[in-house]
This record gives sequence, C-alpha cells and structure tokens, in this order.
Amino acid sequence: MQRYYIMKDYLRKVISTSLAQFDINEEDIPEIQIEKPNQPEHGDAASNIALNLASILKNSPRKIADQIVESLEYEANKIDTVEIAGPGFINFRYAENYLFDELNNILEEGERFGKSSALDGQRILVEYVSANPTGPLTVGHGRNAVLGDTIANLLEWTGAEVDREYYFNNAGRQMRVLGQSVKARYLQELGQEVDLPDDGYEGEYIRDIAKALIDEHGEELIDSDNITPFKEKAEQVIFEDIQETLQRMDIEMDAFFNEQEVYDDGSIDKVVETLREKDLAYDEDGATWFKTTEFGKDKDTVLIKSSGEPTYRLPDIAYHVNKLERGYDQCIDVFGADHIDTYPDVLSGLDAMGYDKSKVDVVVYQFVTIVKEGKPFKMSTRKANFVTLDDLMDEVGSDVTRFFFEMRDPNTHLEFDIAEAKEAGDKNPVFYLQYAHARIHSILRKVEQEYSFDAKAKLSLLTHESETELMKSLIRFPEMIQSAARSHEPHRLINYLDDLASAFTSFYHDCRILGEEKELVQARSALAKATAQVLANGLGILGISAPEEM
RNA sequence: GCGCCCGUAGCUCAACUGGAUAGAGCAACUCCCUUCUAAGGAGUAGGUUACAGGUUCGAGUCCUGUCGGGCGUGCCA
Repeated sequence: MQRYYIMKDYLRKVISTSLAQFDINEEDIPEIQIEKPNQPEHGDAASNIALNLASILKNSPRKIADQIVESLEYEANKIDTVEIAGPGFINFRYAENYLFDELNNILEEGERFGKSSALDGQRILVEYVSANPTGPLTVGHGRNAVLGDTIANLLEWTGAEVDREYYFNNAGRQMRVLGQSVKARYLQELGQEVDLPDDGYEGEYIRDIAKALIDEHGEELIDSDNITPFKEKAEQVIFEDIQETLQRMDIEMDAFFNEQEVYDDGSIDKVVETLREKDLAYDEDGATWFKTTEFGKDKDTVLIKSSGEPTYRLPDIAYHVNKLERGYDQCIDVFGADHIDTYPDVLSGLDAMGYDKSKVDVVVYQFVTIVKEGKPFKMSTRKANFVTLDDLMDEVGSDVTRFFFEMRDPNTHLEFDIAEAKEAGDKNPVFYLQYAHARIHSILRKVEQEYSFDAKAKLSLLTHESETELMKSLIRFPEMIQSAARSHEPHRLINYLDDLASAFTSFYHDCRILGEEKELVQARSALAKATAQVLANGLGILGISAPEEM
C-alpha cells in the first residue's frame, strides 16, 4: 500500500474517489484543491471542490458537499473530523495519531525528510550566473546565482536529476574592449601616457590584471598590436575570481558552456539555414534578419550584422537547441529583467525550428538595490562604482547574502539594506532560524547528559496546543518544498521556515523539556529533534548553515 | 509612443496561484528575565490592497482603463 506522506495528496485521492458518484465527464472535473485555512476553526485542511462543482452540476454547493462527505472513505487514524462550513467548504481535522505517525516518520527519515518523487525521472538543466568574464560578480549576479542554485536544490529534492550550467561568451565586442582596457593599463603601468578606450572598463581589477602581466612578461608585450594576451589573461584571472566568489556561497556548477561551441560545431549556421528554409530569415542592408514580426513583435530582429558577426540572439537560439538536443525534459534559465526582451526571440527560434518551446522556462528576477546608510546605491559594471558580491559577503557573510536573495519573490524588486543585513539580532530574519536550530541542539545536549532512554518515545503525551501546532507545521515541509520547486520560488520555503521557527518558539515558551517527567522529556525531545531536523533540511536547501551553537 | 514587471500597515515584504475575518518583521507604545540561549515572548495601535469600472457564489490575485515607479524597446550582451 502506498504511503501518503503529503496529506494533500491523500485528501485529493479520497475526494476524487467520492466524486465518481457524480455523472460528469472526467475532463470537466475541476482540479481538487486542498488548502490550509487561515482560520483555525476551519480545520487543518479544506477543499473548495463543492463550490467549483456547483455550476457544472447545477446544484447548490452545500448539497454537493453533503453528497461528497457522505460517501467519503478515509482512515480514522488520519482524519478525525470532516465538516461542511460556510458556502460549501469541506473542512478536515487531522487525527492525533496521524501527527504522531508523521513525527516518527520525520525522525526515521532524518536528513532525507522532505524529499519526494514528484519529479522522478525528469532531467532538468538549470542555467544560471552566466556572467561573461568581464569583471567581478555584482550583487545582481548574486541574486541570479543564489536563485538558480536554490531552485536547482529544490528540484533535486523533488526527485529531478539536475544539471547546473554556466553559459558564457569570451569573444565579441565586450571582451575586445576588456582586452584593450587591460592593455591601456599595462602601458600606463609601464609609464606610457595612454587613455582607456571609449567605454573602457575602469575598475581597479583591470590594473591588477595589467600588473600580473608585467610580473609574467615584463615589457615584452609593449609593442604588440595583438590584444589576445591581454584578453586571455583577463579572462583567466576574472574567471578564477568568479569561481572563488561562487564557492564562498557554496555554489558549484556542473558545466561551463562556452558560446564559441555553437559557432565551432556549425549549429549557428544550421539555425540560420533552417530559418531561411522556412522563410523566416532574409537579407537586408547587408544583414540577416529574423522575422520576429511573425511571432508578434513590432520589428524584425538582426541575427547577423552587416559586419558578418552574429548578434547574441543567434548563438542563444543555437545554445537552446543544443540543450534540448541533449535530451533535457526541462530547461530553466535564470536571468535579470534587463534580458526580458530577448527570450521571446529564443522561444520563437526554437518554435520555428520545430522544438518544443514549452520545455524552456524562464525565471526572471527584478533588480537589486543596495541600500547603504539609508540611501540607494546605483551601480554599473563598466563604471566600477558597483558593490561586488565579494564586498557584500565580506560585510554580511554568505548565509545572510543567500538568505536576502532568497527571501523575496524573484519577480519583485529587492532592496538589500546592508545595515539591516549586518544586524546580528532582531532585524535579521536569518538569525531567527539559525537561533531556533541552535537552541534546540543546546537543549538536546543537556537532555543527553541528564537522561538515558531505552524505550520508544511516548508521543501521545504531546497534547499541548503548542505541541500540536508545531507538529502540524512540521508535516507541511514536504509539500512546501514541492510548492517552492514547482513555482521556482524559493521565498516560499523561507516563509514556511519562519512559521516553523515561530511555532517552535511558542512551544519553547509553553512547554519545558528539562525537569519534566522522564517520559514527557523524551516525547518533547523527540518533537524538538524533529524540528531541528526540518530546520536543518530547509536551511540546507537554501544553502545556509544550521549551526548547533551560536 | 509601444512591450514586460511592480504598486498591499509609516518602512521592507507575505498571502499556498480565485476562497472564508489580508498576515509577518522592522519602527511606535505597554508589559515579561531567581525558568532548557531575552539573538526571545505576550499585547496595543496601524489597511477603502494606487484609482475607476468589469468578470462570479467569492477578487489583493483574472479582464479593461487611468495614475505612479522600474526595465526594455541597438546591426550592444
């Protein structure tokens, strides 16, 4: 018999069975939604199915609810009561035994608790960071990196096989300007009076790269017209720097994909060829255009400039073809709002070439504003007045950095207040979670010193309201992971963990552990231990440490 | 001009993707440390969910329009 670790799934199944009594086509049956009601008097879970069926069955919601409930077959050790309330909601209350069973389950599953098989067999590619090696990662890249990494973690926890990929471009204009900037600094360091190129990179790191070149080559590059050595050195140094920064946040990519590959293997040419065959590409003014107007855009788009150089859209399309050809069931791209206009072209390109564009999913995140001393801080990589990710982590550490990037809906602007993030106390929500975890371990250490247990904990002693609430919060963990994974919204997990920590804190204040009857100590210790486990698992997904002492 | 995103408490944000009485954290005010970590807790106050219509049993959430903010609208990436 299958176990239903997620109560929602169980209730959905139970209701679905009962719906067989109605004479409706399968495809007309609305999705069975199970929710956690806001009001505690509405029970632990509720379904609006009767309301949604009302118009289809042409009957009153309450009557439909009556019929559903009457024929509802459920296990008494899972569900205690079923009630119809309000306009026709069906409200369920969990049985105590169910909570105890689940608590045991959490302790048995341990660090695996929360994993599910919802996406079993799915191969998913998450592409993120994808910053070109022109400078240190900025806070904007930070949001990208953390979102991508956390979404990848969430997908893994729901059973998917995930690859993490970093796409970059080390050719083209940007890199040329970078090389020229390094060369200018190199010459300056050697005493020549030269200016940075227009639009050159002004950051201090350019000078460092120039100095490294002097250490290695002395003056031997001084007369060279070739900027390649400057470009290559810059790329190498900057990439090392980027990797170090990512490692600080515990981010490790599975692969780095060089845009050059889709030039070298001819896939770019193939894209253009195919589009031409389908009459979706044409030549004009010496350039090659993609008929994006066919896909609802105002203008057609240049694929190959009159200089013969492709625009970024073309390799982007080829790269996505490449991903799909590798057999991924889903490709997730994480990128900032400034790229919002480019991905419809990529999707159109895929579509035109006969690929299933619904396999590509884009997580767009809005910009990050750094607030320093109460004032917003405007940034630009080229002008070098940015706050780098490293700067940020030097100030607040990796845990806080990750947390702040994860705590908000990706689709809203994020205000990162350095002062607030640095505050080690009240204002800083990440400490609230870590503190709850540390506090539990502190108690458990004392319990271990003072008691020895041989029997299984008698969980039925957990009857206090705070204990019940804590258990109910704990068992929601797996479904919260699924919800965060499905929506690609890590902040949902944060909101949940915050609720959980707050439920624990109530328990902590209402129910002492140390000094109570031995059996009660044991039962409450089990509950505390399960809470620490869920907090640790959740923080682990977020890439945030769960210290046992603070 | 056009396209995308956003507008919720004084501030920063939630609200399980259309559900029942919109919730937290800061900030403010009143309390609580001989008690397992007070980096905490209990409470008070704070709202016409920008505005105006519409869709339906039901709207912060969906559609239309208006206003305000961000981003884009390159033969830049």
